[in-house]
Amino acid sequence: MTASVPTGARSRLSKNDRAVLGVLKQANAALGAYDILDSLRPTGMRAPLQVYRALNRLMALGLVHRIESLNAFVACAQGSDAHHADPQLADHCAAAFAICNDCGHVDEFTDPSIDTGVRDWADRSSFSIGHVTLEIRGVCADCSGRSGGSKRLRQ
Amino acid sequence: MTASVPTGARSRLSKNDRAVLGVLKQANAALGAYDILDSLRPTGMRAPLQVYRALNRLMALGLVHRIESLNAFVACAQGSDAHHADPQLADHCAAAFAICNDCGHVDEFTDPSIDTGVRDWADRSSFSIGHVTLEIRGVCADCSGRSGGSKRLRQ
DNA sequence: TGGCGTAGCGTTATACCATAACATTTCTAG
DNA sequence: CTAGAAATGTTATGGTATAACGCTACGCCA
Repeated sequence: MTASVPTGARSRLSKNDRAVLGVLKQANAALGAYDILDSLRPTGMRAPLQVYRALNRLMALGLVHRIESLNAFVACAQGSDAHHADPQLADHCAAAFAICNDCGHVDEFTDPSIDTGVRDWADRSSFSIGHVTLEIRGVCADCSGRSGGSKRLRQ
Repeated sequence: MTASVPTGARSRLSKNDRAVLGVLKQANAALGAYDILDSLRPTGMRAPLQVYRALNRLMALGLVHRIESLNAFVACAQGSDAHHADPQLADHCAAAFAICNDCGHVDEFTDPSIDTGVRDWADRSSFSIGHVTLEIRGVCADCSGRSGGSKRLRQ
């Protein structure tokens, strides 16, 4: 089945993984698992579980992030560059997200001063950090000027 | 029906609001909407919607926070003191949460340096902040020493 | 005091999000 | 070539949240 990488290890991404990641990259927005499923039905994807399994693997690799406040998923903005070549580094992709309530655009970013603030708080509180979720809902610069976007997310 | 406040305005919290808030305060933990419903069934609460409506009102008042990463709700740690006497202030309760994966305890806190970091990023990016979700998953100080808690949340 | 408007209530039905359990297939290492 | 591990495919089910409807309770004000 056209194995893409004939190395010793199994191709790092499975067929379904590549399909799901492809949809998320093209979407350029946060998609629900069932949106992804619908996108892939024409290509043979049938059940939610196939999508969720792929998403879980992709998240473990840091190639996809879950947006908790939307119950949705986005492709990591850092792409599949060297940062992700080493699966060990996956967790270190501690990104934050700014989500526009008007147009639905999701902007992934990292901010050293926020990171420092969080780590300092954790140190002072003897809290051992596993994963940090930071999601800012609001209106993006593009939409601030206009009357309003088309998507209108739940606030 | 023992209206608590005979002022001109309708009692600020409805019957269901008070019931739901009471359960959350006693629980001292994050509860799902259906957990709350089960707690209140003996007193006549029947349907999820009654709980969700109360939760929405309580969140609008800042008396309850939603924990996105748990799909659950907690009573605001600041209690119902002067801070909440003025509904206008509700939104300003921009709390962060540290959630222990072992014991399930939810610690609500605010941190000026994190707040500053977030506001600075938003200013630089011309992003107009509506609501900030900051949830830190990990292991709390109490559980770090022990072998492990009993609740074991999904990571 | 009586009726109007608003907010809350209660119910049914339904949509959306996520996983359990099992049999089967595919890939890779030895 | 074959055993083991990982991924797949399918059915069923559980958990979370809201739509749409009619009704009720209360405060306001004429």
